[in-house]
Amino acid sequence: MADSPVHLDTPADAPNDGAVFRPVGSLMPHQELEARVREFWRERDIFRRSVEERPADDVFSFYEGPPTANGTPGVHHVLSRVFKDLFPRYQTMRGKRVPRKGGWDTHGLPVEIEVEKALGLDSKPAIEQYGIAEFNRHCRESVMQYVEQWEDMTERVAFWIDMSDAYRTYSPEYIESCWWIFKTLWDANLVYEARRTTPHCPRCESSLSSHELSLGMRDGVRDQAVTVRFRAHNESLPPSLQWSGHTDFLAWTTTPWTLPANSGLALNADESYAVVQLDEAHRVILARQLLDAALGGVVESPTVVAVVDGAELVGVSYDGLYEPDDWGVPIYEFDGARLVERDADAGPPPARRVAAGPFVEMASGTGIVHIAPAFGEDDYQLGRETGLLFRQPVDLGGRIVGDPAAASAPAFVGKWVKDADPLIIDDLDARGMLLKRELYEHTYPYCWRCDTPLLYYAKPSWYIATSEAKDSLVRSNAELMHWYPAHTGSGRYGDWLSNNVDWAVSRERYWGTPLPFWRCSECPDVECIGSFEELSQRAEAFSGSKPDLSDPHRPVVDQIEIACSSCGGAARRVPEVADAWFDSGAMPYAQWHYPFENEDRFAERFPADFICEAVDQTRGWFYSLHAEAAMLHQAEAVPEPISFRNVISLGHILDEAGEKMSKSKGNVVDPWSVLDASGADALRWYCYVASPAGNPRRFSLRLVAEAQRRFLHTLWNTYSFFVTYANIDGWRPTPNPAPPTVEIDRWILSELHALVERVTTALDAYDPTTAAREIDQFVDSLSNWYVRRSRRRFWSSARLGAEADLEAKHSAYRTLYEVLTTIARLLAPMTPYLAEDIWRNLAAELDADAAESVHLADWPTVDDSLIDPALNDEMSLVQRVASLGRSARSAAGIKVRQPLAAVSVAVRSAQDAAAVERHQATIAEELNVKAVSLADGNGADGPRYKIKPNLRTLGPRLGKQLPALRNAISDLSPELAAHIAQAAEAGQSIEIEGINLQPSDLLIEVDTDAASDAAAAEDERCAVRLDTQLNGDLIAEGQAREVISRVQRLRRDAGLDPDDRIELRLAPRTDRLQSALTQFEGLIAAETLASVIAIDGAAPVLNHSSEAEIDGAAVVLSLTRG
RNA sequence: GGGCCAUUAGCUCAGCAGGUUAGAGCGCAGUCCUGAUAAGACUGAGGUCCCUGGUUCGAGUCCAGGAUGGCCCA
Repeated sequence: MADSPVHLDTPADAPNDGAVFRPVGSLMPHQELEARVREFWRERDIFRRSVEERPADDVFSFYEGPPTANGTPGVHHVLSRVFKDLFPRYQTMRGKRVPRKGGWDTHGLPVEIEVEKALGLDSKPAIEQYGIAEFNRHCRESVMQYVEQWEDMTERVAFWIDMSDAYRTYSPEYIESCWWIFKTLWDANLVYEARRTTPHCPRCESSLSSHELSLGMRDGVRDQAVTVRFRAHNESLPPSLQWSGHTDFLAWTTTPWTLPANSGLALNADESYAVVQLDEAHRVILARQLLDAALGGVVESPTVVAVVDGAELVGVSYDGLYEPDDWGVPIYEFDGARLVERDADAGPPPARRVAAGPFVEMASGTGIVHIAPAFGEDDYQLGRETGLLFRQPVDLGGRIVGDPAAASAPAFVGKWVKDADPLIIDDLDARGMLLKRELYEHTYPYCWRCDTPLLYYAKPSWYIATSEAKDSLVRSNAELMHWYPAHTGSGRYGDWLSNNVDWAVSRERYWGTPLPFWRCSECPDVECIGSFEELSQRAEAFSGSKPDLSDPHRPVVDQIEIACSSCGGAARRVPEVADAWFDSGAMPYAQWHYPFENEDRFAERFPADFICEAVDQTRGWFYSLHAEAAMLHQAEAVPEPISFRNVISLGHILDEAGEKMSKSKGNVVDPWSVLDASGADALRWYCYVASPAGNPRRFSLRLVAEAQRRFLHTLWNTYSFFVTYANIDGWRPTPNPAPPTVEIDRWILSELHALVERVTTALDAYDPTTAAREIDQFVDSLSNWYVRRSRRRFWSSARLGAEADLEAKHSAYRTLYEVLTTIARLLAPMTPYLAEDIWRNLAAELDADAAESVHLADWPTVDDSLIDPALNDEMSLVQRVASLGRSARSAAGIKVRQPLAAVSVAVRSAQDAAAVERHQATIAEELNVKAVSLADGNGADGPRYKIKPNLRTLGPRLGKQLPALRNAISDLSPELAAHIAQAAEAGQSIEIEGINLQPSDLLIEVDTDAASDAAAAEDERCAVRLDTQLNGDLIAEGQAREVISRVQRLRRDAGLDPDDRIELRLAPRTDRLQSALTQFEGLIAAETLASVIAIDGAAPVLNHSSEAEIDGAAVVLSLTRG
């Protein structure tokens, strides 16, 4: 690789008494190593330099989605930080400057709830009584409560982010930028006030978020359900249904208290409705398929007098059950999304009518739904779309409004809605408008704080008109944003975007960005303020004194009055604060206090190149970022309609049982326990390698420990091996080494460069899992094939001294050095500690020209000339042959230590045959055989062939003829098969069953006897057969090897170093063993590093000894350091 | 109720464009190997590829419906 580190001169501070590399033990000391590396990063300011030493004009922009520090960090937080960290590190090594500004999310309801609990407050009135100023002061403290733990965790998992410069969403600067956004959108007419339906607690007098809603969902709630009658106007019915008696629509509801608000009935235009004769004067209408269910218990065997399509009933007018305007409830009309009070002088309101509601289902009820736009989202939408009247006879405290003393006021006026229910039911019953009452069991939301049943209630709210930018949102998502996984972008997010509705951004809460809208107390005018300066001037102009805006939160900001631009009246801020998601989406601007400051920074980093959060942010932060950019773009205030180009949406971390981790379930894994047990690198590695980023992943100490053992430990031992032997040999890297000629060295470098290419491609595609799995596989073959196959070269000086093949040995060192320093760089973004340790020890500490830290180094470049696909393929064949040979040995019950005379290998192509020939020596060594031959495939009567149709080519061509052909081919006689195989190999076309076949249409395999031969094994590419005949020499060598093995064990037990020389005495108890060992005396001496060897049945015993039995003959081994 | 995703060996996951005998790691059992390796090799047990239909010469893979789980939204 171009920037391979080299060592030229011995550095002045050469470590460890002349050892070239700092010694590395065989166990990875992750705790000590992390501490040491962290200290190095701190001391040498590596993070800052990794940013600043890259060109300022080539920025890769990363946005940090800020956490809230009002809880301790969990493993799921670690997960996202680990993924966030990877790509900035990678891009840095690719040469980009990647500034990483941290941030803290500080506003929002979860914070308020925590504080409410801590202060023992249980409602909004309680908070207001306690004091908003003091309440907000607690919120501000609460959100930074666990900052230290967050910072510790962040540093420990090596998430590099600049916390010293972190933005906080509660800061005045941040809030002012939010105001600028509101003002920009306001001026572009993209902000408006309207009503929407929210779950509302009448006791707390507050809306609940969906999150709170789910806290209080209660199953098995029993309510009174009633089926009531709405009297149709006879003349408005279709002519066929007009008659002399009454016709009533039946509607079913579990909330009788909403009936006074009725403004319409909805039915499904595509369904059939039945008209049922009750008695001579009364008919009712309901869905035909719900006849039995709805009338059961009241009308047995109903008489259906007509069936009509729902569509025919649309537009029929009817009488309401109550007229709340008679007792003082105002009537509103929809004006688009706004509600305008109906002029009382305009005459009586128009009659209620039946409308088509596609949401009306046939699952229960009567197929006709009572519509009260003041309650219920469907109701409200239908009202808006079809221009129904809006009646709101219930106040925010849940009481029926109106003057109980009014002449026409029913008995339930002034009552709490649940108390009104029985009064309404009795009243309707008395008036003959109640068909049926029953007890109904359903799931209903209660306030999680005070257990009050919630009301769905249409309330005024502020909106951003995101639906006006829908096309821009949809298009920019599809064209400008790259999602990983892709389906989240196109499916979960894309589908949802295409149904975009306006963003309700106001919250009736305390701890949040105050909405900068000032409403006149004397006229309907509302103005938006876009900066503190503007507010300050206007306030001063109005009151004569400058307001204190050092903390623009409630309640201070609520007190500031300005003059209404239209009428000059006193205007005060509306009471709401912004949805905390609005803050989060504002971070591209607000983190810089843009546009009041830092225009250059903003421009340079907008939009982000990369963001990453868990999938639950899809409609959270991902959307708020996108939506605000799109809206500002619509208002022509920013250059692009997106805030980020690439996004990884992470699956959740689940516990071992596949359940989401959550505090309430108590199954949260403490990140520190994992970090202590296995280390940050292991945790990180597991996150990347375990499953694709978008999938949920199961998590446990055990799984991380396995990743540590399997991958990190294997790599560590390779590293440790290299350092140990390089130090023994005093080997040091040399500059610009020539490419190796030794084949296995060429092979591992070829694999290495192919790896670099694949890993680069995967990371460019934001796919760390593929990258990690590639590296994992490479390290496995590095350790278990390259190093194992090469270790004799590394040992050679220890064993052979001056006779060593120095060139081959140095080639091995150079190659492994190259591999390890390259792997260190590939791993730097993933396992930054381990990568740093390897890099420091092998490169940086030796070479003044090498980057001081691996995180300052450049990403490896691919040298295509070193990639040799043919060689890679050959080596995988050799590995197969070795594997099959071992399998054959095991099947034959012959130990590997027993040499065999020969192995024969059958292959199916000339190239493979050549490969086997070229690698004979390797195969012989792997299998401990003396000779490797190629099987010519001939039995007594020539080679046998197995012929199979190539389905991939034949399938599309032959279709239904295929089965016949397959049968014909499998029935071929051996002679015919041989004939066809030979013809195919000669390139001739063949005809079978009248079908003309090209050679490529057939898969031809040479058949072997492998399956029936105990000493053979085969797979689809090759077959091996061992020659299991033993002769005296082979047996003797086997015995000698057995002894070598015992001696090595004895050396180890005696605590000798690998390169210690010994004096060895062998005392075999039989003459046959004595002569076998004598025959291989040289081999034994060489393998055990015995400078003196005596084989003598009567020799006295040395310091360390053991007894062994070889093929039934005893032998005493003894040795001493020599 | 809608949307997205998942469902393959006891566990964690692969399985590219539909193709002939569905794989890996861990775990388990056995055998072997070992002077880098708390490692490794080989073998074995363990699979109705969630179910039901359909398309196709051929479905783990494509389509439809359903089940279970996760997430998001109503």
